[in-house]
Amino acid sequence: MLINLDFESNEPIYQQLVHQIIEGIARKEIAPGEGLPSVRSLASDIGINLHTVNKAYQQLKQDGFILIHRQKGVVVNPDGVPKADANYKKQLEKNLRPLIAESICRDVSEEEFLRLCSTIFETYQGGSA
Amino acid sequence: MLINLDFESNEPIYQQLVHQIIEGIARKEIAPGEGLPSVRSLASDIGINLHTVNKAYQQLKQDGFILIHRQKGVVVNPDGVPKADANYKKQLEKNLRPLIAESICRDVSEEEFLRLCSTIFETYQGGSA
DNA sequence: CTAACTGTTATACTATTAATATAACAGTTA
DNA sequence: TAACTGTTATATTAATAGTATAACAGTTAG
Repeated sequence: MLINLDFESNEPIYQQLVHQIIEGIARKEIAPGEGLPSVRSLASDIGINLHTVNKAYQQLKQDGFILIHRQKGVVVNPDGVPKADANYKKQLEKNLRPLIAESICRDVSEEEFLRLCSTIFETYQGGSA
Repeated sequence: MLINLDFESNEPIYQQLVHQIIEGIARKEIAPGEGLPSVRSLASDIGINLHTVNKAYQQLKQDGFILIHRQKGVVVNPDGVPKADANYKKQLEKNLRPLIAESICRDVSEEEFLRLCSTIFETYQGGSA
């Protein structure tokens, strides 16, 4: 699994890291129980600070994506990621709403919007690329 | 059209303002050509600084939602909001991708995700509330 | 003409966040 | 013992968010 950071983006680096790791899990490039690089090695690999990686890992841990054993290392949650609860769905709607509102203003039909979502879904369900 | 700000949110106030005005346009509570409050009156109405409102207006202007005539005031774009172009759709996909990736990890099916989107769409197509 | 209103610009300050740089601690493990 | 884990602490820099004043230039109503 390769990490691709955009240092010009206004999206914080640690958040890009979080997203890419989640995408790696969604794409099943990294399976439950599998290990992730240590904060130091990953940081030096992609040329950023140890704390930036740690911040990403802490958030992923907080959200149940990974487990961090004190001296064993970082591991994708062997029990799988916690399933969506009411709170997550509420947050998801909160995130989707402004995207949909602007799309409506810009004359994107519901059909086109849903088609785009489906296209993105296929990106994950389909392959191991 | 009433504005509802959450000062506890980590979403910046000016961005909440942008979103709410876009939602107002999507919901057709404010129509093309209609006027918006001056930066000063809106700021004092909701108890924030003039510059915070101005920042929101500038972004809405930048994105083609509103026009700002030097001494006439602020108006919802009479020609309507510019339709989605390739760039917008690219950005939209970029915004949707992490939401979909996490949903997949959390075992939200494509059907359920699309259903949620449809539900949100209905919120706008339906009524004037 | 004056007064009150528009958006705009400039300056200054505070608080928070992102990211980096070191350094050290405590517990494995080879 | 040496090299590795995550963790914690401290400090610094840069950028962003928000507020507080103040002023400028043009418009409009009295």
